[in-house]
Amino acid sequence: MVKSSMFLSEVFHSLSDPTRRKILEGLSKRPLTVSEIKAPFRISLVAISKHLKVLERAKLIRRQKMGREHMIRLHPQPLRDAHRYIESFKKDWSRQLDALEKFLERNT
Amino acid sequence: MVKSSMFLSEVFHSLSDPTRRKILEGLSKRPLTVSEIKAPFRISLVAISKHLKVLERAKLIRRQKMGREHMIRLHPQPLRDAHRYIESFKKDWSRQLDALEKFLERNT
DNA sequence: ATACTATTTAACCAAATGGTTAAGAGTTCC
DNA sequence: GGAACTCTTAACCATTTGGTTAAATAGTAT
Repeated sequence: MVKSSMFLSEVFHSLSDPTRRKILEGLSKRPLTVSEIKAPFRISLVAISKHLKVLERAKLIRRQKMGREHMIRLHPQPLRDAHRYIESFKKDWSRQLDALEKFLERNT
Repeated sequence: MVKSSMFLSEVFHSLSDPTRRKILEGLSKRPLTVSEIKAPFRISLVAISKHLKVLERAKLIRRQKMGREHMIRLHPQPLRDAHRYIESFKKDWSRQLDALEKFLERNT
């Protein structure tokens, strides 16, 4: 597994959990402290802390310690990369969908 | 977890594995049989079969049994959905990157 | 110093993941 | 019918995951 490949794996793995997606959605509005991030969830703060570590490993967030609080902000670059990766399939979309339709027509 | 949310989870989970990504990349060129999909990999056919099941659950591929062979084809719709989901962060990209830059300027 | 607040680390647990080998289940060929 | 071929299912294994509670670390306030 090449390095860039591992990086994409971490980004997509981050996005594969609904809690982490909601965290990112919250952060897309504005930076938040860990406790603010936790607020809407019913899982423990420790669980949130672990999710943040996953997001941090994927470089989807940045952390800035402000006194005893950690300010967490979205770092959107990896999202762009994931977006571009999926986009690389785009040229196949219409073609493949057409082929699938024709195929289904023929075989039903 | 809402239904649509679970669906996105399955798509992103599918994409989080480099073997599965390579499988999809292969299928983006043309439909392939299971053995053709296996060819470039050194893992067992069983392992490939399991990956295909994951991709099928996420509706990223379609399977058509042709005699003893299974013809696998890319079904790009979920990729579009994932693409759109990530795109929903797009409006934040430039804004957030700017904010991050300014923030880093101020605090270094 | 003490107590309170914010967050992480440690230790644990059940379930899921990605792989293996061995054993089916259909399909084709002789 | 039986051998060969394509693919899946079953059973197993080590590691990772997403959660928990209890303890530790770090900063603030009194």
